[in-house]
Amino acid sequence: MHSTAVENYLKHLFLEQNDDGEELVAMGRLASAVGVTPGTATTMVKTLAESGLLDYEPRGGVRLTPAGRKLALHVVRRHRIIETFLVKVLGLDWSEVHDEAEDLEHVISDRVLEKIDQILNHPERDPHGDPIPTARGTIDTAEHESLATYDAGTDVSVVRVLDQDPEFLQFLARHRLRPGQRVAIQGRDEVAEAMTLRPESGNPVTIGIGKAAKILVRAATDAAPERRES
Amino acid sequence: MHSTAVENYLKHLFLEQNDDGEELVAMGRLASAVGVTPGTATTMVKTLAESGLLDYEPRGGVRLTPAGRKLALHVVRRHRIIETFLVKVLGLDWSEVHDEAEDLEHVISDRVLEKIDQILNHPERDPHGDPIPTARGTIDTAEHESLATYDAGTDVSVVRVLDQDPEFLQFLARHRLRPGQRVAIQGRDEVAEAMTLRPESGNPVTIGIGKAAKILVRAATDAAPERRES
DNA sequence: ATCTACACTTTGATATATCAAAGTCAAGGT
DNA sequence: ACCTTGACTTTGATATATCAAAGTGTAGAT
Repeated sequence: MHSTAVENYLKHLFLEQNDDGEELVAMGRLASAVGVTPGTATTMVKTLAESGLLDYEPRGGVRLTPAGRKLALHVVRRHRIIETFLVKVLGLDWSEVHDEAEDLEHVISDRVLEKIDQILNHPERDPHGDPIPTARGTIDTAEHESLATYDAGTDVSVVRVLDQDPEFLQFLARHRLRPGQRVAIQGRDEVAEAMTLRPESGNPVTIGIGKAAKILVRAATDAAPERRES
Repeated sequence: MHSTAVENYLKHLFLEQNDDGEELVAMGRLASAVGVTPGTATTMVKTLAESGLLDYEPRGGVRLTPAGRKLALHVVRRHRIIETFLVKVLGLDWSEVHDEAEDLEHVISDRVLEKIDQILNHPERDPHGDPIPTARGTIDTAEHESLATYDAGTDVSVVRVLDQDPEFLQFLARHRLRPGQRVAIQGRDEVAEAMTLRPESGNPVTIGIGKAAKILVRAATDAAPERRES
């Protein structure tokens, strides 16, 4: 099997790449995503390129091959199912499960993974709203706009949070701003770069545009179903 | 933290040592328990001795220090709680959980472990009947005699199975010979080195003395309730 | 056209964990 | 006393994954 390190490079490359996966991801970006120095990433990337898991253009960057993408999706699937399991079955807080899953994703067997998936009744999204790849390697690629793009007076519901910082996640939970929850945009101040939100079942709260950009939402009137792609 | 390798050496040393842990375990024995060559074990053991986790007498053997024992017990606790969890919550077969737990025991955090322990309501024994060390580092050291020491005509109940071979475990399950189940010893043939058993809810079956020695039992004459169901 | 800055690659080193094979010790048999 | 044997240790090598620092390539600034 593949080492933890290999799985991590592939996973982070997948998470860094653009939707189509056609564009090269710069080495520096991959290195900092994985948490290693650029030199280390260069070495590993050469190995992965030789194994046919990614294409490497020196001084250009890297891109997953179909084989690499498949493996990356499998790692992401494990990560997100584990997170869901930790929250729904073991009752951990959603702010703590990301780090736990970082380790578990590399040792959980497929047998255990599929048991968990079954117990959870094949969830489509994890507690952060991130889509869970299927066992066959497909993933929901539906795009959502960030809260930061919406104007005052709009009603939206939270779909996904692109930030794993435990303190921020605890903040969101406290203010009823988790995926699935509705929120009205009460005000937006371009000068202060802040938005004031009124969560359906919480008190008004003001957050910066930077953090708002990490919260993906959809118009609350909209009920469009989502589509999957291979 | 300690590496997977370190945890494995300590765990296996704990499992190989005698009850009091006073006697030295020979290097060759440790090496084959861990699954490495003797030279590898020598190298690692020197490191562990320097860390104060075990005492090493060259050409004599090794023995856990109190610090090493504490760590070993923690690893064993993780292993056995995970096994119990995999059977009771995820519904895996008791014959497959040992190998699964071998990997998981090194990455499960204490936070997750204690959640699982709580969900399982602090089990005292794992699916094989092995006692689970407590979080405080104590372990049930009750001794049980093996089935091989009993004579024909005795009624016993299975307490513990000292064998992780999946095929043997499946065999035992098929014949209703799991921990908590009762069995009458119908016959014993010293020449054939075989015993014929009549499980309470199964058909008679004959097993060799060697395998019978792996099954620990207690006399079933008293009405002492066994907490195990399923 | 050249310079400069930054991103990237290369190089040399470290840490961990392992094995194969050579060397060594010690206990028991002769 | 000596040899043999088997268990153990030592040595030299490999694989993986990493970093720091030196070297290099390239694209935009002057």
